[in-house]
Amino acid sequence: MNATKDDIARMLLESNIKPSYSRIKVMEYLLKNRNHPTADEMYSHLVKELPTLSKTTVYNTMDILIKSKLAQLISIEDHEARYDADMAPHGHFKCEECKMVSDFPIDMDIINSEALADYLVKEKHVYVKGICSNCMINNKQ
Amino acid sequence: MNATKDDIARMLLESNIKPSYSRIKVMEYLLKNRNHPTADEMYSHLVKELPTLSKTTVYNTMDILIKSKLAQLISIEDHEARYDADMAPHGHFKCEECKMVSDFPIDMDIINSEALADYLVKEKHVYVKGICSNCMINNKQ
DNA sequence: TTTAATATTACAATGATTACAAATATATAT
DNA sequence: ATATATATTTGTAATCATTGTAATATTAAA
Repeated sequence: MNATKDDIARMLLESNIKPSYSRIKVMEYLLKNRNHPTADEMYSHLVKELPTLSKTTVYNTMDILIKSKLAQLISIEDHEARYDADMAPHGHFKCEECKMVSDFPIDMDIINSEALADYLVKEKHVYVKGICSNCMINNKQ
Repeated sequence: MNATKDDIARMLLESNIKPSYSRIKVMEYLLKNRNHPTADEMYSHLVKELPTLSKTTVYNTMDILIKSKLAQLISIEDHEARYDADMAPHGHFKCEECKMVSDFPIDMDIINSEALADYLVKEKHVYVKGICSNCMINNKQ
């Protein structure tokens, strides 16, 4: 769970990605922050300790990580791409109140319609919108 | 299935939406074109017979329809909001090749994790990405 | 028909993302 | 170690979808 920079460099190399400093930092951020950050959130945090970082590099790096299946893109709302380094199957819940995106376990095998029989299925995504328990309690006051 | 303008006007009125000409045309388009159009696609087609239409009106109308549960927003890719007048539960498949979005049947009740027990669930979405059967055949040439 | 309320329009503003070319860094061969 | 080639990063500008706003038009009510 607590990957060192060396672990991350090895991880990238295994996917034939050159482990540059920026790429390691971006991947490290994504591994440590499981809150499905946007590109902008990643950039804002990382630029503090890596002042030369550009947002383009964040986007470039995420594209590379996604192509190599080291991360996934989650699209719940238009105009808000979020990233997730957890590649194990799971669903996403977005709270309409506090905007937080959380994970929940789900068996993706149940998503299997006969209508898709002749299709090549590459990715399955499940997302749920609503109000999280925290916000439910706060609303009642 | 083939709703007349009057049917649509009645439909809107039942949801307390004033059935203006633009709103009827937008709803009519969405009911007739089940291919999950973007706001831009709707605008481009409708402006031909309704030259004064503005894109803002399409967005405004869609916001109203969604709030009244007469349509839903589907978000598969970032930067591409699509709309669907089919409110019955179903999943969406997007072909990475031809970009077409199609429906497939799915029982949404299976999406029900204990982790969501204390949450207020308002919407459940399932989407799948891959290659459709048509494109699979074409690719083999 | 006049008035008031609501809807629509046109245009500007925003914000996320992408394109691109220059600059920098890294790796390879000599 | 130096020169060369290659890959990476950067900064800026361009693009594109969406939203905000104020003026105008339409509709509904009196």
